[in-house]
Amino acid sequence: MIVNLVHNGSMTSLQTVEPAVDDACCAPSGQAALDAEEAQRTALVFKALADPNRLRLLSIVKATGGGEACVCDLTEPLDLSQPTVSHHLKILVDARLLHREKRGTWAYYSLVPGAIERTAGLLASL
Amino acid sequence: MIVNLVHNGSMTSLQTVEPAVDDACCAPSGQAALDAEEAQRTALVFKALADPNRLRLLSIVKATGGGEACVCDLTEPLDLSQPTVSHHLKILVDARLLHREKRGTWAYYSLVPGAIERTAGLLASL
DNA sequence: GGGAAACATTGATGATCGTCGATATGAAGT
DNA sequence: ACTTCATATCGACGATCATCAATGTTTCCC
Repeated sequence: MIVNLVHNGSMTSLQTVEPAVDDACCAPSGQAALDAEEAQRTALVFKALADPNRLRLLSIVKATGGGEACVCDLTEPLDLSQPTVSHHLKILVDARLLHREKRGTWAYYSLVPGAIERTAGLLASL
Repeated sequence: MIVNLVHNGSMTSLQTVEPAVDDACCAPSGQAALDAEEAQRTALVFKALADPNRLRLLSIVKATGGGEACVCDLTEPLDLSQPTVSHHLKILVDARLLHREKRGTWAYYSLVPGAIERTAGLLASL
């Protein structure tokens, strides 16, 4: 009834988890399974999205007229301290989801054009 | 030269971070900014994707012939212990990305149909 | 120059996460 | 019944994370 397939399990353990935040420009092909390096890079983007406050930051920036928002506009609606908001914004910038432009004393954050679509592409090419 | 806008910052601190894994069926509208609850639910999915080994699990399951794979098939290519792989798979199932079906001694995992597309939709409707 | 405002950085702390070995569960075969 | 195999669960440990208060930095204005 049930075909008896050959199965073996291995239990070794080793892992090199170095940050490795290279600037990779080209999207991977997306046919074979991800190798460890690709998975590491892709996970960095989703790690940036894996926090409710960061999602709200993206959402607020996107919904803001002109597509720009400064830190003080983002601190109040999230009910977080200013250093925490700055910290989250830095993570989003490092993930190439937000762009930071400093004009005078203010820092204006805006969505990186095509960043959302590119991230959706990462999902599709899993 | 620079218009002097009115800006104020608040530094209060409070937060209710309860799991709240309700079964929400309908996608949010996606015009106004996310409220705290929506952001919490959405972050759960991205949290599941925020690990390189889980991304590789999804990728391998997707690339496997028949769209099904059992734990012992996934343990070896990831170079992780069996309990760790089971733990990651549980997280992916809880996020409604993978489906688990137990047949005999084996547990077969497969992609939830439309889960990837629905997750991409979450991005688009930020 | 001096003060004020906006933001970033530092250091610390409690919480969550990824991983493992050991163990439990459950189904199949002798 | 007993063993074996595939998988899940438990408990623990080190690493990472989110958050804050305090402080540093830079820019603007008087």
